[in-house]
Amino acid sequence: MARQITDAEFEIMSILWDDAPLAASEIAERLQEQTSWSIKTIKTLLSRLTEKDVLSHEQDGRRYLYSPLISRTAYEKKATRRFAEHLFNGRAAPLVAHLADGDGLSVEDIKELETLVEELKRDRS
Amino acid sequence: MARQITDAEFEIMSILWDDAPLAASEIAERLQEQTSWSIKTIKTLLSRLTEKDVLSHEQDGRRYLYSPLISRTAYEKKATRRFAEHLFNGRAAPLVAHLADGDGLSVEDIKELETLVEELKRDRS
DNA sequence: CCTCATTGACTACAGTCGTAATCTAAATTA
DNA sequence: TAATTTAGATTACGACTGTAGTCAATGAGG
Repeated sequence: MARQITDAEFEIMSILWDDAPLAASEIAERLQEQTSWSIKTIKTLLSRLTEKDVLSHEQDGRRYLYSPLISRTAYEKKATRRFAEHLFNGRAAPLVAHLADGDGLSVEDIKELETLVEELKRDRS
Repeated sequence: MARQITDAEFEIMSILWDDAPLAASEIAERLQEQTSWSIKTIKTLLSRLTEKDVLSHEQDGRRYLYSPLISRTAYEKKATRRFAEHLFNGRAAPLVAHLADGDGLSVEDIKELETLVEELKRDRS
């Protein structure tokens, strides 16, 4: 039933979405700036992600090179829909309202939204 | 650090957001339609929610009546912002785009969004 | 008054998650 | 070639979750 990607695992996916395939040690290098995880931890997370069928690996000498099996966009879409379904029955407006409430959105954000809504109207009705 | 409300715990909160204060047995009745949890399970969840400081209880005879310490709206807002921050740096448009992609939103949803965006424009700039 | 049902408190237990440590084989280095 | 480093595989372990079970006290019913 496609288990969830957890917060720690998501950090790994983020790296690989930016650049893949990568070996564990390369991922560790790139994570050095954000976290202080041991290479062991990273390898555990890579194993778990592989078990969850969201990463594949190919042999490269005596190490593995990992690649995402799901795109960042596809993941975002799934996570977003699940979230909206859970809290708001899938509707977008209340979600946006919460983000907007009290300075949550910049003028640019709002402009961007406006453009998007225009497009949606044109495409749909 | 305000730990998270889990999925199971959220079901309990939903009941109490609709009607509070309620005793464990009353919550159990209302959950009967959605879940098949034992009353024991519900009591465990109530204890955990109390520990997490999102529920309070008052004595009523030899039982407790539980009430939310956080409103549904406040919770939604917090959860939504956390989610948007995590995936989209807090921006709303990509989130809406994912919801809209491929028939995700009805014509009414889009209309509702349009109205909201109008309001945001008026209020802000 | 005695029994039974119900309450909250406490305990349980397997699965997941964050965060590694250990083990073993292979490659690199001195 | 012997010692050391490094890779993946396996194991660890406490906290959190889902889902209860047990226990002791108390109130309700006969």
